[in-house]
Formats: sequence, C-alpha cells, structure tokens
Amino acid sequence: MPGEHILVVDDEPRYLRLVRFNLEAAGYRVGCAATGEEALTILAKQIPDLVILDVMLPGLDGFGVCARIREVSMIPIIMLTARGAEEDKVKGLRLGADDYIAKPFSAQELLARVEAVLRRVRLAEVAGRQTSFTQGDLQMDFLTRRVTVRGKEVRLSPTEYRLLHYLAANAGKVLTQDDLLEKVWGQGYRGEQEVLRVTVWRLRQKLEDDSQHPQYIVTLSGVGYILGGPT
Amino acid sequence: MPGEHILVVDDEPRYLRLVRFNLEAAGYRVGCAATGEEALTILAKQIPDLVILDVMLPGLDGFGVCARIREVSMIPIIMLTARGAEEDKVKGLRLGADDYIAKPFSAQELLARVEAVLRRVRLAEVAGRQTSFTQGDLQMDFLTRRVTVRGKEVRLSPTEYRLLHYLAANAGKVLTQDDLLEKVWGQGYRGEQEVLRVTVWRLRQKLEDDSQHPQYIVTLSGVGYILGGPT
DNA sequence: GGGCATTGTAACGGAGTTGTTACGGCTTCC
DNA sequence: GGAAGCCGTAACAACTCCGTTACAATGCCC
Repeated sequence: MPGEHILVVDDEPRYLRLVRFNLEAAGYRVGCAATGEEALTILAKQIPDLVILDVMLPGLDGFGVCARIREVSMIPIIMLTARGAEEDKVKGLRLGADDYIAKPFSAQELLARVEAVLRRVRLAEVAGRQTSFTQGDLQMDFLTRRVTVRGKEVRLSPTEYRLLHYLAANAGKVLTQDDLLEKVWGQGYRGEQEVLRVTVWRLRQKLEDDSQHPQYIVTLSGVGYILGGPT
Repeated sequence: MPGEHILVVDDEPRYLRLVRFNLEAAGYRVGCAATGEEALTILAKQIPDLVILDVMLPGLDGFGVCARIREVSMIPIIMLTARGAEEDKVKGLRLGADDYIAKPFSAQELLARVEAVLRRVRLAEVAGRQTSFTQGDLQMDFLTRRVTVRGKEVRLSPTEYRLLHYLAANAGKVLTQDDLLEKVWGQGYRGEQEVLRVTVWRLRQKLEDDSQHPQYIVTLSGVGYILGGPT
C-alpha cells in the first residue's frame, strides 16, 4: 500500500537511519523522533498509520509513550526491545502494543512485521465501519447487497450472500468450518460440512473465473476457508 | 516481577534455609515443605507460581510429587538433583519438569534459573494473545495460518501446523514427546513416538535449510524437542 | 397446481494427508 | 566390542477431506 505514514521513535541514530532507510525503500512515508517528548509533540499534530517505538529512550521511555498514545488512540504500535529482555515484551503487550521486535533485527523481519500489522489494521477497518468491500475484481456493497465481479453483477441466493458477507467481513482471517456453519447457518449446524461444501462450490461457480483454482475463496484443507490474503 | 509465590520442597534444613533466604531477598514470597506428602497437602490448598523440588526426599520422592502435580497442573517446576546424576535430569524433564539445578549450587545460579523459568511462563501467557511469531528467518501469522521462511511461503498440513504452532507458543521451553503428542494429537496418543518423529521430520524438510543440522526444531535425545535455543 | 429458485442430502473419485513399518546410523551402557 | 535404545529417513497403505454431481424437499409466485 503506497505512502502509509509511519512514525519511528529511537534515540540511537544508527537504528533510526536503518529503519527509516528500509521503510522508505519499501514505499512508506517516515517521520522520526529521538525522544518520547518529541514523539508526543508530533503525534499531537498528526496521527500516522503506525508507530515504531523503542523502549529505551531518555526521559519519557517507550512504555510511557505507548500508554499516552493508548489513552487517545488505537493506532498500531510496534515496540523495539533489547533481545532477551522478555519482561519488556510482556509489559509492552500489556500496555496495548500490537507487536514487538527484538534488537538487533534484520530489514526483512522489520518489513514483515510492519506489513503484518498494517494488513490486520486495514482488514479490521474494512470489517467495521465500511459499507463496501473490494478485493481484486470482486466488489460488494453491503447496503444494497449488490455483488459485482469485473463490473458484471452477480446474483447470489440469500445463503450465498450471507456466506460471502461473513467471509468478507473477516477477510484475511482463517475461518474454520464450524465457525462458518455457526455464524452463517446457526448454532445447530456445527459438523454439517456438506452444506458448507456445496454452498462454497456454488458461490465459486458464480464468482471465480477458474473455479479449479479459486482466486477469492481459498480452501485450507482440514481447517476451513479464507477470503483473500495479502497480494 | 514482585511478590510471586514459590514453594520449596527439601528435607535438608540447610538447603531449605539457603533457598528461602535468597528467594525472599530477591522479593519472592516463599512457602516450605520438608516431605513430598507435606508438599501435596500445601498444593491442594494453594497453587504457587513455581515449585522447587528436591529429588531425594523421604517417602514420596521428588519424581512422585512432580508426576502428581503434572496430573492436574502445568505450573513450572524446578528439580534439585545431585550433581552428575544425568539420568535424574532426563527423568525429571520427561515427567514435565521445566528445569533442574545440580546440588550444590550458588545463590546466583538459583536466582538465574528461577527468573528464567518464570520469564518463560510469562512469555507463554502473552504468546496466547500474540498473533504472530518470529524466530530468525521463520515467521508465523496465527490469523492467516501463513508460515514463511526467508520470505518464502511454506505450505503446511494441518498436523504440521498444529505441531509448529504449539512449539512456537512454547518457544524456548523443552517439550517432552508425550506432552507434544497429547497437546497436538490428543490424549490417547501418549507413547506413540513414531508419529511425532515422522511429523517432526516432515516439518524440518519444509522449514530447515540443512535438515541434518536443524536450526529451529532441536532434538533433546531421550526427552523431546524444543523450538529455538534457551535464551 | 405448475414452474422455478433455493437449499439440504447422498454418493463418488481423486488428491493430499497421516499413521505404520522397516532399516540404518549413532550413541550409550554394560 | 556387542547389545540396546534412540533417532532420522524412506516407502507404503489406509484414510480423510474436498470438489463435484445428481437428486429430493421446500417454499414462492404466477
């Protein structure tokens, strides 16, 4: 996703440069702060999409900043801790941090974690207040119940729509068969895999281009289904 | 962490005093028992955060107490063994002890081990809430069930995923074969080492670079497996 | 009442998964 | 040095799971 804004807080110039360089190379817009106070000043003016926060800071430390942020906002926070400082991880996660990375870390690990956190946040947004859903050529409008693929409208039966709706609301998350059966059909339907199987098949017939190799509704053998993933 | 409660079981008053003094000085609350029976009586009333258990006890010995505890609870257990008694170490770990200390030991070693075990437990608590896991080039996302090694996605079968998931949730802790079999396969699978062996092998084929010298899933001969080295 | 859409049930074949067994290397213990 | 135990590896067979298809039951609208 292009241009998402990330605030990096670290007093070690070496790490600040490392993180900034890699994030910018990956296409993010990066802001920097060297102290907790500086970070709060920036945050008061402008809320980024993600904060990367070193625990060890002079003055107001990472925990303090994390707590202050959580008083007013739910933006995702990744903490940077010294490797082996397990109690820092525990404390950070209790304060509401979304993830942590142990120093030293590789650029690959950094980007993987950032992407993972942002992906979850984007999906959660879609699930919540959004009234429409888009994934590739698939488009849903939750208000009008209209579903289109490559611009062409697709007629879905009520059950098919409920299934797709639940999948879309939890896009990117693995949904077990029993979970789907309970949420789409009702509590008495746990274990009734046949209905789910057939309904998924019917849905795919209408949505997928090549239903042999489903693009949207992906099977996880022995587990359940998932709508879309990254990419 | 302040005020965690530790039960010490030893029939030698000299050690009992030594351990109690050092633990209390470090800020722990300490309970004492001189026999296995006494320990079980106390445990029936109140579950501490950690048990330190001498192997050599009159009557019901340390192994017996350890086994009885494990029937009902997963609280961490540290065994005290005579130095050089390697078979005691293996036996203890097999019974589900979390660590062992060879007598005689220094106060420093005692406190280091206690802290290490408690740290792992606290981490495991948090690991439950955690939605991702990283160790070296291995990355897991628990929501999407995606596993990547060096950025490349790895396809795991349901059983392989459950095994890796349990190993990751208890990273750094020795997991006995029976524990793995019970938690990943089910209660009826204790003693069925073959399945575990083969599944571990298949997992390594997919994860490890050089499966001859495993980097992630390490074997502890006669005991079980561990994901990631002890700190 | 007849036609149509929708939904649940049953059956089958194939792909992938899983448990079993066997064998050989390695270590450990007498 | 031989026996026993443990582990990794390989191949095999049974099985599970899923997609697919056909069919029956239900409800709805004209």
